[in-house]
Amino acid sequence: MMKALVNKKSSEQASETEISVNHQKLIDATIETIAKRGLADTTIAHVAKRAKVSQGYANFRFKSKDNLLISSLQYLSDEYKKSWQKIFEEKNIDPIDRIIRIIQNDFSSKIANRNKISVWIAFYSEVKFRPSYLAICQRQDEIYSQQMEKLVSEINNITNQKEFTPKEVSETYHSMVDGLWQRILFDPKIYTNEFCKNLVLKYFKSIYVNEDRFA
Amino acid sequence: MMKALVNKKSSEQASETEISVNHQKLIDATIETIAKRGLADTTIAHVAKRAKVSQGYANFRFKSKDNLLISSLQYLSDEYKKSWQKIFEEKNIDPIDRIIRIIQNDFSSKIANRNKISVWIAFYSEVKFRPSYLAICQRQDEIYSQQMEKLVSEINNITNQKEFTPKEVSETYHSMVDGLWQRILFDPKIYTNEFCKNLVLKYFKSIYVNEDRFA
DNA sequence: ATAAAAATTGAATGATTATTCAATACAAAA
DNA sequence: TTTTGTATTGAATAATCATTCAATTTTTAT
Repeated sequence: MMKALVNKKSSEQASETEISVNHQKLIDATIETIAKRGLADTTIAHVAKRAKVSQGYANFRFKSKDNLLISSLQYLSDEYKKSWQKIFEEKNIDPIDRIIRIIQNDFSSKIANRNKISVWIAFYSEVKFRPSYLAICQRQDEIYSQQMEKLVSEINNITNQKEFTPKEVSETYHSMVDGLWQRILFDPKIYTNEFCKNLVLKYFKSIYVNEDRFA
Repeated sequence: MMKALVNKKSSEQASETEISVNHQKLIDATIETIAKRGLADTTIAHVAKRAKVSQGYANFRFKSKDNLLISSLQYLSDEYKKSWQKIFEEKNIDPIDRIIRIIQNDFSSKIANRNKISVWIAFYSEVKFRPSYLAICQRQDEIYSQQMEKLVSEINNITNQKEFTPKEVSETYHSMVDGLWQRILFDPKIYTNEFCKNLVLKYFKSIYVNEDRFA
């Protein structure tokens, strides 16, 4: 069978940043398997089958199951990061519009869907016992929080809001997002993405009373 | 060795509500083991050793590992429920004082500590794949939410607050609590119980602007 | 004290699963 | 085409673990 490398124009151009098709197929299959069966029931055999490679290959390619799981979490983290980085990097956009874009992103169906959330929570649940999981999650949180605080700070200036510090608003938002994601898992009938997004908007409305865009 | 039944005054008084010492010892050991090692690494052997009974007995007593885990989650759920039920049942207490008591309870060290939280999240992470876990979690949420909404409704009346519905406030609070518990796991240095409690109080301050008890 | 019943043990069993690796298929180079 | 190196397979291995159960200890009833 032929399983070629992608990006490989010629053998000399091979580099450590090069990713094989199978590499990505296995990461995708891992995330899908965790979403469908749960982390506890995710075996190399299931993942390999879903990725349509042999069980031995999956292990060979990632050296260990542990490593495959870490790579999958890293991928998920990068994917999420890209989606909000893009919004933070947009030019000529009003801070309030920007934060609304951030909220929309956090509750978009691409980000806040039951499959993705169940995978996140699966990893979260092991964070206390796996330093490598913790490191990935913490690194992500740190940058996100930093950017959020800066953004809230701008909004506070514009609106002349002094009662609530950027840190407070940012942390409250962040915890609401995490909490609401969790509840989407429990009861997606009630916690639709619309419902969650509006709840968050309403929170901002309570802080920035005169700003109609949060209504 | 003697392993006696507790509450057993005489053999005739035996009833299905009777709980043996070993039953509780095993549930405690299960929760401790999940807290110390994570759900993925919690084996009957570990639990039995911690409870100081034989491995065979642990299985015999609960019929299966699955059943032991479900019983442990139920116990955790009951324990939490008792702590807030007590507050909801207190008489002659002002609604605002009552909700402050609820907040204090949710971030008391007995409830919001890393061990308990890691166990909750371990179960949460499997909720999508285990209907029995889901049922326990949902049942708890339902009653809690119901009581919270009623309480917020009273507060809204007293304070003449019309902008935010009881459901909105209650859901926002609930998601904040879930989210903050999660973050206590990630970074207990930053997310101390005090910090979390104050963040929530500040949220209520943003809703009930003139109420100084939330300050 | 003795017998019967119940509780508890611990070793054996069988199932599951990550990991290894010799064998094979394939691609690139000559 | 032949050779050489790399990718991939799939079956074997070894470890882990829930579950079972015959044997033993402890409790209860007589």
